Amino acid sequence: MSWTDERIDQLKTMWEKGLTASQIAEELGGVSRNAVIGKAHRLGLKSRPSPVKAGEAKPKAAPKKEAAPKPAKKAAAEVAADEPPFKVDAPVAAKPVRAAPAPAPTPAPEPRPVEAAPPADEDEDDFDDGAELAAAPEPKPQPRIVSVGPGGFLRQGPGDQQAPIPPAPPRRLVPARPSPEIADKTSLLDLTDRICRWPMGHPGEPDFHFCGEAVNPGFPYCVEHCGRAYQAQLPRGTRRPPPPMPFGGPRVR
DNA sequence: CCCTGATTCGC
DNA sequence: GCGAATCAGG
Repeated sequence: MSWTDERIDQLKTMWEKGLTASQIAEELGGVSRNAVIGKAHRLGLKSRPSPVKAGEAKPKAAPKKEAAPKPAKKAAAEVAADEPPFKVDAPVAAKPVRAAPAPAPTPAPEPRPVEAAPPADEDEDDFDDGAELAAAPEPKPQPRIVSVGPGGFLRQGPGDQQAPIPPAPPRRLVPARPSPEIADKTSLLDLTDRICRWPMGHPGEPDFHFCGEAVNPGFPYCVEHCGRAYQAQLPRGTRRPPPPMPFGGPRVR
C-alpha cells in the first residue's frame, strides 16, 4: 500500500482525533502500526498525549540503542545531534475528556426585558446553573441545546452543567459526509431490510458504501450479490459450472 | 505479557 | 520516503 493523498488525509484526521496508531492502521488497512506512526511523524503530526507517558518526565524517549543483540549492522557514524528540533508545546492538557475547563462563573446575564436574547457568543458557552436567580421571572425548565460546533449540538438539562467536551473546535471542518463521492451512495445509515447491503469498497475508505439495490426477496442482498454470497451445494463429483449463478437461493435438496 | 508512541536506520 | 525492529514505559 502506498500513501495516497486520500490515505494521508485519513491518517491526519484520525491521528488528530486521538485514535491510536493501531486503530488507524487497522482502519486504513495494508499498513502496520509502525507505518502509521512513522508516517505521522514524517508528516509532522507528532506528539500526541500517549497513554504511556503520563506526566512526561523524560524528554528523551529512545536514547541510543547500541547493543550486542545487533547482528552486524550499523556503521553508525553518529550524528552530531545539534539540538532537539522541537520543543514547541510545553503544556499538555490534551486529555480528550475530563478537564472541566471551569469557565468563569458567568453571572447569570440579565434577563432581557423582551425577546430572548440570542446567545450570539460563539466562542463561549455560558451555562447557568438554574439554581440561583430567585427573582428571575423566567425559569428555564427546558433542556438547553448547546452548540458544540457546526452541526453539533448537545441537549443540556438544567441540572446538567457538564460542559460539552469539545469546546467548538475552531479548526477547519470537513463535511459530514466523508467525501462528496458517496453523497448519493448508500451509507450504513441508509440500510433497510429491502435494500442490498453488499459492501462496496472497504470500511474506512472514503468511498465505502453499500450496494443499495433492491434485495432479492428473502435475502439481504440483491439478486446479483446473492449470486456472490451464496454458492450452490453441488452433488459430489459434479464439476462446478463456472459462474452462472442467477439468484441466491441454493435450493439444493 | 498486553498495549502505547518514539526512534533508529537499512532499504 | 517507507516501515520493521527496537526501545521505553503504563
